[in-house]
Amino acid sequence: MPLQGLLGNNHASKPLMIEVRTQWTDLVRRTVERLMSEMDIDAELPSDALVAETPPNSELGDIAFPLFPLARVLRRNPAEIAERVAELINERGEGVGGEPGAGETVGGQATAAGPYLNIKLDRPGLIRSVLRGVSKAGAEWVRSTALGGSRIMVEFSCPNTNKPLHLGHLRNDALGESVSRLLDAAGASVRRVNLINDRGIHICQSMLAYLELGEGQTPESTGRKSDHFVGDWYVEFHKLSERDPSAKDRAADLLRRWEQDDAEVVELWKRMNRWAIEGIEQTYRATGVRFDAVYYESDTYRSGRDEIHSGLERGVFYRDDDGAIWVDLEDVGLDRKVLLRADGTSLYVTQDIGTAIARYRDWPFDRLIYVVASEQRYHFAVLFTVLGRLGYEWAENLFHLSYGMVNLPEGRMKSRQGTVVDADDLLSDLTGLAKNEIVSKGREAEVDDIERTSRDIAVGALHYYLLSTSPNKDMVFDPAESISFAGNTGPYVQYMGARISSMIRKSEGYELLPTEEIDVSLLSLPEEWDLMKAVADMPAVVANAAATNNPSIVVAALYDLAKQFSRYYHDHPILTVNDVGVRSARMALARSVAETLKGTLPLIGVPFLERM
RNA sequence: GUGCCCAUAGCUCAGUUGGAUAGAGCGUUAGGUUGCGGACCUAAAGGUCAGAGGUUCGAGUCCUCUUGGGCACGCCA
Repeated sequence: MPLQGLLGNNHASKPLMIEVRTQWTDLVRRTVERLMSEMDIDAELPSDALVAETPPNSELGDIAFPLFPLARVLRRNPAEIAERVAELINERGEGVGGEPGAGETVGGQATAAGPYLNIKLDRPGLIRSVLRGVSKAGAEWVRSTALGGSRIMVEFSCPNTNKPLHLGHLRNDALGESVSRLLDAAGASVRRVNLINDRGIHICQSMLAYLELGEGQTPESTGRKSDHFVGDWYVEFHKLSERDPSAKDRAADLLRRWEQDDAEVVELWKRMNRWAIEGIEQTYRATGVRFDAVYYESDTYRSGRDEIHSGLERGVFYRDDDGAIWVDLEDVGLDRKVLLRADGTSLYVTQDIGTAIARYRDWPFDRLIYVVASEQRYHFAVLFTVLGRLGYEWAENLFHLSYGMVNLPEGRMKSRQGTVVDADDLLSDLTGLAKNEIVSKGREAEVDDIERTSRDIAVGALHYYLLSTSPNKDMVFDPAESISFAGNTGPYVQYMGARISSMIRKSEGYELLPTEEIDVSLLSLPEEWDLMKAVADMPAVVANAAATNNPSIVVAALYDLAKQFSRYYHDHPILTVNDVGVRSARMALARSVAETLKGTLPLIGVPFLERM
């Protein structure tokens, strides 16, 4: 995955369709105001009176303004208003003037359709503008400056070092990585941060089992992936403590020795953590997840304490009889919370307070997004409120991107019942299925690296599936459905990219006109217009998804684009059409679709494939 | 008990800041392709948008209540 953010942004502008809509909205507003003054109506036009919508189909137009809200202000039937406004716009030939292209806008014609004022954009104008933009920027076409360089930190993943990643982490990682890439594509400056949960009693439990039963085995000696190796000992601990309840005490003893920096315990802890983290990092590499900074809880767990003490001195908190420090949040409906134990040791919130402050110091942000499961809503409500009361103004820029649980068709995953779906197992199953698919289609010779291609398809299928549901909703993960590569799936969209890539490779054998000689008026079919609009709109879709932290919008738009193209090239020849002018224009359209897919698929963690 | 989230086709999900006839995929049924890769394309059937009120010119979308489901409410993380 190229780090697009580092390649510079030679396509630095607002998304085209946002500009077009804004300018048309302004024109319609000015025209309505003119109409009002002609009618001697002295009233203010409410700012939300005009909203640009999309008509149900392109025959009606490309931008729609429902005029119902104007009826009251103008005391006229909205259909009459629509007629009159359309006339005024057309007779002046205002059409939001200017030469289309290069960040300029696109003209058009107004029509009244009942109470709706519809705008039919100048098709050759928009098409020319899009083709020019894509040929200049390539896949970077979908990038924009919509978020104007704001500094956004994204925290996600946050694994434990006592077990490997499972399906729930995969949703978290997919969301965190996708949101980061979307923000970057929309012009923000993004810093991805991870927080490794590498301390606590659960970590010591796997250590104890290994210590007592491990007999010096290692991941290397057993051939086990290193995070799974550690996870196995965590499972062993639970078996052990069932037959020997005192094992829990011995694990607690390990924790005490760890906190006292007992050299032997720390040594073991370091070794097992290294195994766990190395294994988890392998999974990150396989799924394309990466971080700019990694924080370790073992480093940060003490850092919140000073803040709590200083808050206590300032009277923000209070001390209980037994010495524990509390915050009273009942006035905002959040109850009372302990922030520091009586023995002075840190809690989860304590260290999150310290971590947030450290992060702001390390990299002052305009916004910090925590990608964490919805179970922790309460925790983050408390965290943000406490930071605000400590006087940190940036506390209001903290945002919990809360996502729903991943369930199986049978219900919730339960570790005790062994129904937890392991991330590596799932990936390798999917990869195997993708490989079978390639072999069964006899395409082994066509793809340069079958292992890599199979994995890219598997990762694509998985991420597409996980991101197609809105983040805040719980979702059902049906393994049988996720392995399907047909219909509304990642591989389907990848396939469209591969098909066009194949066409582009073959185009060398055909005569094609240079870009500047292409006659865009030859792209006159309705489906060509809809395709070009889908391409034109993608930067705005990306910007919108970034602004709302919702990759599922992009998933839907990609599927729509792929499906439209699939239908189009099924019904119409592109490379094989006889007329060189038509052929060139259609190939330019196909290329613009390919570049759009190439630029957008990675934003939802789906690799773009030239061949599959 | 209190608070938060969710409820759309048989199943899994979309549904633009409230706007024109509620859409996909899977599954079911019936079809298509002398072509640039069939991981394809077309069509049919399938809906009381959980229920009841309300706001509005207009509600799947906003408000209230009810029902059903999930989560949280630890000196765990």
